Amino acid sequence: MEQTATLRYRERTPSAALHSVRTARSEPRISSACSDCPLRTLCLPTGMRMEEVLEVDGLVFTRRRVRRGEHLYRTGEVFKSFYAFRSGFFKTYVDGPDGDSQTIAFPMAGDVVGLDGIETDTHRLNVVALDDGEVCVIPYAHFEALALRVPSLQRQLHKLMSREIVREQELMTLLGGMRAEARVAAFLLALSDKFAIRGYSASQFRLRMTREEIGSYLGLKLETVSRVLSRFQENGLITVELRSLVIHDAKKLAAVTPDL
Amino acid sequence: MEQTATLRYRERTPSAALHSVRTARSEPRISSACSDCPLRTLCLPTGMRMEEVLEVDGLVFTRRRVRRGEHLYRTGEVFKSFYAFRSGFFKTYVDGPDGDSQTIAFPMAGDVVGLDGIETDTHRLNVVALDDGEVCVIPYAHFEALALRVPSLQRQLHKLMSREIVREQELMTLLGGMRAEARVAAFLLALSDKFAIRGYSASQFRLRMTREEIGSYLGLKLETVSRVLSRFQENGLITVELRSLVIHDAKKLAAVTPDL
DNA sequence: CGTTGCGTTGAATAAGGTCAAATAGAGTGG
DNA sequence: CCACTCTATTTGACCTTATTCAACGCAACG
Repeated sequence: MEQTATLRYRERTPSAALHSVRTARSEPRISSACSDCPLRTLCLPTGMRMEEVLEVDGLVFTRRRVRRGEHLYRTGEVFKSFYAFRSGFFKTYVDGPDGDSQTIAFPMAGDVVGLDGIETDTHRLNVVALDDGEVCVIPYAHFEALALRVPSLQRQLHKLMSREIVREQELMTLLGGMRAEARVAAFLLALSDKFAIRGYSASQFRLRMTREEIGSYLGLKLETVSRVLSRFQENGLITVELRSLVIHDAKKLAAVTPDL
Repeated sequence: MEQTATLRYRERTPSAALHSVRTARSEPRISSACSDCPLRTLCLPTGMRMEEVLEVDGLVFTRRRVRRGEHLYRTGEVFKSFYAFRSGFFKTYVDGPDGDSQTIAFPMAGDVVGLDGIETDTHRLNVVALDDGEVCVIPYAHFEALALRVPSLQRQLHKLMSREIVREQELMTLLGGMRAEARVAAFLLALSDKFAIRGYSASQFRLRMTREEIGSYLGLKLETVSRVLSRFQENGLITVELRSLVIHDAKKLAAVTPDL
């Protein structure tokens, strides 16, 4: 039944078929349209009017599954497409020289990655799945051409990149100005928000990443992250048990954060 | 004499005149074309073929002077235009809640700011001149419309935003993973590169910002910056005397930096 | 010629990092 | 299903680094 849908969409996007997706084994490749997507309001078409989305027949993309531990792409690979996540949980990172790596973001459903590759035609980051998921593969050349015909689509892409710039600016202020407790608190609250926006509980969720990955993201060592979490727990702000987290007092958590 | 040029360009850009620039007092407003600009290869039209640049009559913008200490725009102002610097030296920053402010970047000639305003139609940052300068005022709506007609221009804007995303990612890895000496070393080398690209000496230049601003940018306190600079000087890597800086051994400086 | 802002330097302190050990799960192969 | 291994996590003791507090010098400016 999924296949019938696939075929239907396929017919409408001959150009998408031109872009071969690099997959380990030949999986059944699926296509889907933004107008049908439950993430419509969150993802690429945010803020576009439904007519606009529908109007654009070209907004149909191939999908690709990414399993836990699998990479979507790696640093240095040629940039051909960017990606919108449909499901799953991911990590983007750069690897440092001494084998250490630095986490840049934890994207999830509705988020878009890869646009940093435009400048040099090369992917800057690595993207790995922390949890099985699926992405829409969006061929940049295709999208770019389409954007010339559909102003709202061009605008949309700009907003997307603008959003990414802002997001990184915010993270920079966090890394530059705040200290350990504030960083971790801000991190938990940001995660909580992301889940809430996607319809999940804001107060109770599973961390999909290790303490080390959190630390790498926040510019802290894993031990520090662990200690801060323990301290928050002692103070009744949260309950952590390995990966499962409950936020008891978001207000007090926010108070730990100077700004933001 | 500048005025004649102004008039000539004016004729070619009736649309530019529609965009009123918010200035304290009515200065003589000047216009100029990318095709004539010495920063052609560095700024917005990077990588565009000369024919493309010339072809686009619309690539003519009003200019605005910004004097030392004056703001180009402030957080919260409505986003109408973005800006390309022609000369001068600037600082972008956000102000924190307790009166403290965090530096985000030190843009100079050829750099572009303001694109982070697209997402929310509001400027996120403050931009202040550390040294007298001049900017091209680029009305976003105008540019966007033009980009629909000129594919290379659309591509150019994408590259610009992509570059900004990458720049911030790099700064994040610096803030997240490196320690004081490495941060300062990386900062000096990056500045050196920027000057070199613009045709100035890579080994000898004036810092236009205070120690505090450097610290704010690097996530350090001003005293730490001062100490690190002194230490570099003791070791013969540099000579600093207030704002004037000489790099004696860029290689050893680079060695202080783990990655990058 | 005092005032003000910037820069340097020192001493004390606090924050986070490093090293190390113990424990708990998750995954693997028998 | 169990034993074994590997990785993740927590916690403690100690150490390094950067911040804080404070004093002072210097230059620019009214």
